[in-house]
This record gives sequence, structure tokens and C-alpha cells, in this order.
Amino acid sequence: MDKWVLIDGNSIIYRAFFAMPPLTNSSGLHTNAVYGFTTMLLKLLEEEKPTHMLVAFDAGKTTFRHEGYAEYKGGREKTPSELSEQFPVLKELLRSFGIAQYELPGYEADDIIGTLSRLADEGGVETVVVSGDKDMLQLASDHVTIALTRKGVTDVERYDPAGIQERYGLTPLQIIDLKGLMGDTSDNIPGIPGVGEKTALKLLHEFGSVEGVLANTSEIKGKMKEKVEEHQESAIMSKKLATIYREVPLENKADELVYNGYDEVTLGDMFRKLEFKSLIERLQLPEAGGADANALAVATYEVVTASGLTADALTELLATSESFYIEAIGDNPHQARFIGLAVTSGERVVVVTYDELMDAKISAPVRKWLQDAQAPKKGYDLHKAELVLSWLGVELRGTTFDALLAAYLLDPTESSQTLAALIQRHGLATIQTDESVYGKGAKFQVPASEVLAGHLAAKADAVRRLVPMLTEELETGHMSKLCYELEQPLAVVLAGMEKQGIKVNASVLEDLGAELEKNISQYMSDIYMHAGMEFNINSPKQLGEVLFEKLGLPAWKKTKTGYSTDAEVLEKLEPYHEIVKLILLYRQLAKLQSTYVEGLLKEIRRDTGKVHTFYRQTIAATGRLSSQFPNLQNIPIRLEEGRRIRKAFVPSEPGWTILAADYSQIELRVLAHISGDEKMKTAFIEDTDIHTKTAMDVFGVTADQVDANMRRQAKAVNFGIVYGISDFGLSNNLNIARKDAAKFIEQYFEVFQGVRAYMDNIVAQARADGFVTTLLERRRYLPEIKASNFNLRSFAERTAMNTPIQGTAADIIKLAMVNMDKEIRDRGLRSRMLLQVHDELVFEVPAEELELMKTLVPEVMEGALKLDVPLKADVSFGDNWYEAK
DNA sequence: CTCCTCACG
DNA sequence: ACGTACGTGAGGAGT
Repeated sequence: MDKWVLIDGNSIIYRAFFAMPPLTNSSGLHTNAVYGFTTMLLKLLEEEKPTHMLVAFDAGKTTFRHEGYAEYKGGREKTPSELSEQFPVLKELLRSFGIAQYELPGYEADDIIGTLSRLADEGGVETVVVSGDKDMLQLASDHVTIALTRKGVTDVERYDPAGIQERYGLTPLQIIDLKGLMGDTSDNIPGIPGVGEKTALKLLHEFGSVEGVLANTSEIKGKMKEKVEEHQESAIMSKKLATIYREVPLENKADELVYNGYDEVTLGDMFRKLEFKSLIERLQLPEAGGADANALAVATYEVVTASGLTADALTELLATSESFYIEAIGDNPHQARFIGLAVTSGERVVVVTYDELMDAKISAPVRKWLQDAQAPKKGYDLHKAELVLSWLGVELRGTTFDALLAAYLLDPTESSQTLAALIQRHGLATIQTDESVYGKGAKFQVPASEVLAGHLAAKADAVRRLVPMLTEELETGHMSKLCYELEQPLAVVLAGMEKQGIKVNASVLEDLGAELEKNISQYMSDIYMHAGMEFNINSPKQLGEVLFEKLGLPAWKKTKTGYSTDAEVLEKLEPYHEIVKLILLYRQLAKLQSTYVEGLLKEIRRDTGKVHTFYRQTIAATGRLSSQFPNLQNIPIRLEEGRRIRKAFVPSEPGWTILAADYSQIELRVLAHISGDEKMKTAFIEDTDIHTKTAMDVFGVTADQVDANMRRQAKAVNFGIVYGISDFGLSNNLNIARKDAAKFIEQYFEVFQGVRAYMDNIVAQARADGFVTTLLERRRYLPEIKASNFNLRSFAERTAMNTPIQGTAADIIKLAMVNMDKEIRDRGLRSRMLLQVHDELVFEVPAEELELMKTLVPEVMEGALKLDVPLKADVSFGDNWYEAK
């Protein structure tokens, strides 16, 4: 006979946290909630002898309940960090127990348990639901009993339908009505004010349900009648919120709940880490560590400080160390605050604080080690580390492995690549959260030196343990070369570009800003005049009210929160009212003013007159870079007004020139190569205008018959192809009927049959492998390609088509950057590479190198990777970025 | 902190 | 039938 035990993880861990006195292990990790939870688990295992077991967790911040009622669970106290740091520990503990755990974005633990208990009930399986939440009583049935915590953690009271009848005089489903009437302060569910348990029960005993009560208000007396009538809607909504959703998509999850008992060695290691000595004894778990002992063992290293060692001892320790970690707080590496670093040999970790690093006497051996190209170093986020150190006058050299880059390559879509997340994914001993060590926001402070040293040492040690695991995973995924020969060298090149920065002429921006200011205020007063009132044009909400309510313009597109007022909508509205054009113009200028003039001015360094962007190498799922603080990859160019911003980007040395080179049609060339489509390859080999050529073939005309409109449409089709085309997307873009768009696409595929075959194949391949790759074996997983949900699946299919193209283009320009950097160094050039904008590189060049760079840059870019079609790069130059066109 | 809007490739 | 083009970052409003 099967026996299921379903545990509401969030509810029980909260219960345990508040029921148990504070408890920490020797490394400062809070363990009281995990301890309480463990005792609960042991009791359940002993008493219930379950065949299946599951701990369900809430996932994400919002659920479907927030859609109807945004204030759901509002007003809750934030989870204390002493508790939140125990969540990952609990999850690790459950793995050690061999107990299944589950969470699903958008649903709460209740809903998961509700669904599984329904399945169990339908199958006639005896089931116990464990929670601290009375709501769960609604799940009780002939086969499902509810164990509610009473006091402490292990003291529970069991309810079956008869027990609920006895206690409340209600059926399980009436529990929902009970809450609908009385509400629940902890979830911020209102119910009917003034109705508590007593009144609610009285009402339910008389009328049966919320609906029954509302239908019979005439029979209620006095003040209560008013209250009920006044809060009818609240009662109905509250009932809805209290209803556990029992149809969560849990396809065949039941099989995964099987519980086969725990492995004594694994559990023993976990308990040792948590220092649950009494439990080890109680369960008589084995002493020695198992196979995973290394991964799970408590700190086996000794922590020393730089000032506690002689220079010789320090040098000797560093000579046998490779793994290190640099702590700097702040997202912008150019301004991040260096806190300290830790270097580990395995047995010993030396910690160097900011003050110690700044003390030349103490830090000389450390500085020497960091700058020694011959001393191999493995770390985490070395790109940031290199920048932080370089602003402190230390040049980081000799880096051989970056755990962050490796993790990114292994799964670029993983939402968190923090060291803590890597540690957790690899089953290593959990370390304290940064928040618990430093606090956050205004409360940030560097803790006492021993605490800080312990934390940094734990991180360096985590890096040391991660390196061999990541190295092997890279090898398995055929990405070692990509990592060591492309991404890691690129990180060094990027750091150099960022540190160098690009000069921005503030007075150019200020003049432009003054001009914009004049025009913006003119537009503002014109808009107010047409509207007949003043309002905040920047507020989509207020603007929507003015346009669609006051002026009565037709609204056809909505956003989640109201009317859409985006450019697409406004362009359609232009004929209806003069104000619309003015708003569009206002928006255009306001964007330039706030984001580009004011935004950029704020980023200029007083001392150098330069801006220093930071390229993020581990963000984009396709392998592209992204740029931050400021973003220099979205400086206006399409419209002349905005393009003028580029006049502010100038060389940093007198007499020098800005030189820009961009790849021509790189994505379509990549597509021609990987699809092998003969027609497309020929077009590029003969260097014809690809959009004109596409128009000729799709419309079946000669070159001189292709008019501007045909070329425009062909260009849109080509873009669509790269994005993973759909008739809907193309019709939207070209503003044509969907049928016509479908016809275009069909005609395109008739002509470019190799492209059609590629699109079909890559989707099939993604479905078979679960991932797609670029030419350099960069990988992106697409689990949703098998989703039954049409939208999710379609999105994954388009991604499967697009990622190899966009990603290979990214690979190519990255290769070009590494090669170009080497050329500049090998040839001893003074020219500097400054920016990358996906298919463009920007340099500043002294006069005497201009002629050379005009040929060298395109040569290197075109030669970055050998394809079946030529790569082409166009060069331009001028006194500023605007002129380099 | 999320949403909307808009800048780029 | 479903309802989208692929990839980013930043500013302002309103919660």
C-alpha cells in the first residue's frame, strides 16, 4: 500500500524558524529552522513510513492570485535574512535525505500540494498533508488527512473530514467560505471587516456558503447586515483567493515522489556540515565522509591574514596557490569598492584586506603575485577583478581560468551565475550570503576582520573546488577551446578598452542640451494648449487619459495596465489630431535629452573627460556582449537629430582620428554559410546587394525592375528570416495582411531552399539535442522546444533558428577583437580599440597610423573566421564618431 | 521594484 | 485556435 506525505515547505520552515531558539554552526550559518524541519522529517518518516514524499515550495514573487488582487500577501514583513539564508540549506538537506522537492513559478506550495492530493485521492492513495496553514483543511477527504502544526514543529494535530466537522461543524470545502468571510491578515486577504471566526461560523451554519450568506442578507440583523452588504465583493474575492488551485500542470510528477530512504553516508556528511551532532548520534550515522566528503566537508583549511605572515612566508604560500577571489562591492567595476581578496593553496587561505593591500610593506608579495604573468591564477569574474585592481594600480596578469565565464558558457541562460548559485548547483558546502555578511543598502558595512576573512576564504575555497568540476564540464561540452582561447583572452581585451575609455566632449552635449531644452518646452506648451490642460506627458497613464478620454481618440491597443501610447499607436493616430505629432516629436527630443545628453554627461569622469563603459560578457543568451554604465551600444544613429549625439565622441589625443569599421550583412553571411544555400552563397561571393537580390528572386524581376518599396519588403523578409520568421511578425512589421506575409515567406523559401532546409533541420536538431550551437560550439539550451504550450514552443523554435546566426556573428567579432588587440601589440601601434557595437569596432588612431589602420582593421575583421562566403568590413573615419560614417 | 517606452544591432 | 518577430540597457512614472 502506498502512502504519500506532502509537506508545505515554506509553511513548515517558517514555523520551525520561529519555534526554535537561534542556532548557528561554527562558520556562522544559521541552522535553527533547518534543524526544526529535520526533526519534523524524522518524525514523519518514523510515524508514517511513506512510500512517496514531497516538499513543495512557493516560487517567485507573484502568482496567478496577484493577477486578480495585486495586494495579495502585501504588507508582509520581509523574511529575515537569518531565515532566508536557510532556504538553500534546507534544499540541500532534502537532497541528502533523498526527498523530492518541487516548486513552480506562478504557483504556491498549496497549489502543488492541492493538485497532488487530488491525484492521490482519485487514486485512493492514503495521504498526509503537513502544513501550519489552516487553509489546507479544504483538501481533507476520505483518503487525505491534514496534519497541522500546533505548537513547536513536531506537535501536530490531524484532521480528517470528521475531525473538521467536529471542530468547526463544516465540510472541508466550507473552510474556503470560512476564510472568505473572516479573511486572513497574514495573506492580506480582507474578508468582511468585523467578521471573525465566531460570526463566520454562525453565518455558515445558517447559510452554508459565502454565496448563501450574500443571498440572504435580509435575514441578518443590525450592524452585521450592513457590513456584509457593504463588503459583498470583498467576500467573493477573498473566497477566490483562499481557494487552493488543484489543477497545476504536474505531468507524471507522481513517479518522482518515490522515497527510498536516505543514504547514511550522504546524510551524515550533511549533518556534520550543519553540526547536528545529536542527530548523527540518534540515527547512528557513519563517521567517515563518503565519496562526496570533499564536496560537503566543513572547512578544512586554515585562514591567515597577510599581516600575520612574514614576506617570505607569504611569498612561499602564494607560490603554491592558484585559486583566489576578489571581493568588490558595487555593480560598476570602475567605481566598485575593493573589500579584500583571498588566495588559497588548499590547506591555507591568506586574506588580504583593502588596508593591507594599500600597505606596500605588507602587500608587496601579493602585488607581485597578482602581476606575475607566470603565476597561474584561477578565479571568479576576473574581468571585474582586473578592472577593480587596475584602478588601484595593480595589473592583474597570468589568469588561466575564470569560473564565471565557464559557467556562462555551460549555460548562458541560467538566471543566476553568482558564486553562491554555482556552489549550490555543484553541491558544494553552502557559504553565507553576502547580504548576511555585509547587510545591504544603507546598512552595508564591512564586518569584523575575522568574519570578513572567513567569508572571503570560503569564497576562494569554493573557487578552488569549482575549477576542476567546471573544467571537466567544459570539456564534455566541447567548449574548452571557446573558453580558453576566446572568452578568457577577450575579457582581458575588454578590460583594456574599458579602462582606456572614450573621450566625450561635454560642451558639445551641453550645447545640444540647450537646444533640445528650447524645443522641448515649445512642444510642451503646444501640447498643453491642444489638450486644454497641463499634465505630465511622460506619464503614459496621464497621456492615455488625455488622448483617449479627454480628446476621444480611438484606442485600439492596450497594455496590462491601461492604454498603450507607444510610437506605433501614435503614428496611427496622427491623422486624428494635431497633438499626436507634437507628442511624437516631444518624445523623441525628451529621450535624447534625458538618456543621452543628461545621462551621458553624468558618466563623464571629471579627471579624464572620458566615459568608461563596462561590457558584460555573461549576460546575453546568444553570446553577444552588452554594455552598461553607460550603455554605449545604443547611441542614436537612425535619425539625424539623435545622430548628432555622436559628435560628442572624440579622440582623446590632439590630432588623432576616430576610425570605425563595421561588418556588412554579417548575420546573413553567416546564414549563407551555415545553411549552405547556394543562391545566397553566390549572392555574397559575387558581392551583390543582398536585399535587391532577394527582391529580384522573390518577385521574379530583373535588377532594374526592383523599386525602393520592393527592396524594403525584401529587406524586412531577410530580417525576419534571421529572427526566426513568422507570418504574423512579418505582417506586423510591413503593415500588410498576414496572408500576404505568408505568401512572401513561401516565395522566399521556394527560392532559398537551402535556408528552408536549415530552418527545418535546426528546429529538429534542437528538439533532439535540447540545445543549439554556434560555429564555435557556443551552446544554448532550449528546453521549451518540447513544451505543449504553443507560445512557449514557438518562441523556442524561433530562438533555435536565430541563436546560431546571432551567436556565430558574435563569435566572429569577438575573434576579430582578440586578433586586433594582438596585432596592435605585436606591431607596437599606438592606436587603441575603444568600443564594440555588435557588428562594429571603434578605434582612436594617431595620424601616422591612419593609413595602416584603414587596411589592417578590415583585414583582421574579414579574416577572423573562414566561411564559405567572404566576410566584408567597411571602414570610415573622422574627427568624431558622427563623422566616421 | 515593475511597467512602459525607446535607443541600438 | 493560440498571438510573436531576435538580442540588449536606461529613464521616468507610479506603486
